[in-house]
Amino acid sequence: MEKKIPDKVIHRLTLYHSILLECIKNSEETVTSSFIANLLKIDDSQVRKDIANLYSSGKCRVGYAVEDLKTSIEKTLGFTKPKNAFIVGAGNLGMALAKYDNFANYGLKVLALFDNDPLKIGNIINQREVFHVSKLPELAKELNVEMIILTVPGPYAQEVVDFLKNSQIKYIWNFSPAVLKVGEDIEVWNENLMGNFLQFSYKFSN
Amino acid sequence: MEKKIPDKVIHRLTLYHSILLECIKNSEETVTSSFIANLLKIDDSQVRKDIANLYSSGKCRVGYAVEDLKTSIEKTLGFTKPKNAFIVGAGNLGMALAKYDNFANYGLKVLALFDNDPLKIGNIINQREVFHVSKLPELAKELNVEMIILTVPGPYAQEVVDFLKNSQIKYIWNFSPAVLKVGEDIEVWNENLMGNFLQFSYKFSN
DNA sequence: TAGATTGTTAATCGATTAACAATC
DNA sequence: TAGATTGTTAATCGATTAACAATC
Repeated sequence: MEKKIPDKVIHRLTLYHSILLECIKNSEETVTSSFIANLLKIDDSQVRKDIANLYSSGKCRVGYAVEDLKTSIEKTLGFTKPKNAFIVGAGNLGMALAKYDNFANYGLKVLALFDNDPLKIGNIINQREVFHVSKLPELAKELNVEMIILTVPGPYAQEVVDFLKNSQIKYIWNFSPAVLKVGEDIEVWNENLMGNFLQFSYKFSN
Repeated sequence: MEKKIPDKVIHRLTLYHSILLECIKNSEETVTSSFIANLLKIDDSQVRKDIANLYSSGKCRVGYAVEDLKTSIEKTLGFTKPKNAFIVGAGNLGMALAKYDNFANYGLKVLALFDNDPLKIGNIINQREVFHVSKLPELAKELNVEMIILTVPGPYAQEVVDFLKNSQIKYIWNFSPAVLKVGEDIEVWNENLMGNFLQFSYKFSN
């Protein structure tokens, strides 16, 4: 990847991607910047500018070729490089995510789950085994895993992170509500469902 | 609510709130802007500016009173006005969310689930019954519900939205990957898990 | 007092929107 | 050709950061 594209642009590219999938379902071959802009309630020149970051280009009077644009976004977003991950926390959310087969379509492979509840160890969820957390560092090495999807309850999240400090885990997709303290070598992406709900409900209150 | 606080500020306020919960757990009575800023890797003057939107104020040399600040954020974010919601889609994710009791702490009450699978109708999940989707408009009226949490698979999402067009549902918290087409009278908040994953994995790729 | 921290203004930076020539 | 759409530059807008006086 040559130049870093800003966060916000990447976010919009993921939305354009969803729209393109829809276009393909409807057998549309081309799409215009203003079509996309209208759906997302943004400016059409922004759509064109975002697309200028890719290696695709449009045609005057017809717009962009749907398939081309989709492929181009996928290349930029990294669909092409599959990533392995573990789910830590085999509770409701962890199990739901383990059953979410759609991950694979986006290059994310969940290889196993981890928990500290003896009753859950050994269970198989959607063909993935649940191991005790203590085994994680070892298995991460063996299976070449650098990312965990963290779905333990808030109060345990930091504990897990501390335990993994010297493992080879580098990326944490954090579904717990906790703000994690991590060292320089670990990157966190916060999903923060409750926070998002509050933002949503504030936005549309009076 | 007098003045609208920008989206981004609200987002950060939700993060400050999580941090304050942590402070309370550790029996800390005050917190400084730079403490919060360091945790979130942002500028300390931004923290102070965000807080200036609230009715709280800090003390020179000591910082902010944790309890006060927490209450003030909660007032602004609307914890105080509970909201009713239905979950539409009693699949893995829908059931996981139905079991997530933490919602209640943030003013969100899930009253029931809906699905179109006859095998699921009548099931009880964490004390909430699963009804057939066709009953939704009627029950929404009866129970005074204006929000749905949409957890059906992508291809069905638009269908559900179209069906609810003339119901009293006004807010959709969309967990499906679909970009929804809605009228002026319905507000959508997209959770878009796969999109977020892609953004995350782009951000930290080389 | 000296030092630490807030609250706020001004400066900088980046993102969005508007405008329009080029093109098919 | 006339009309529609892209690609791109310039103008606007908003958000972040820096700086610092006021305060305890």
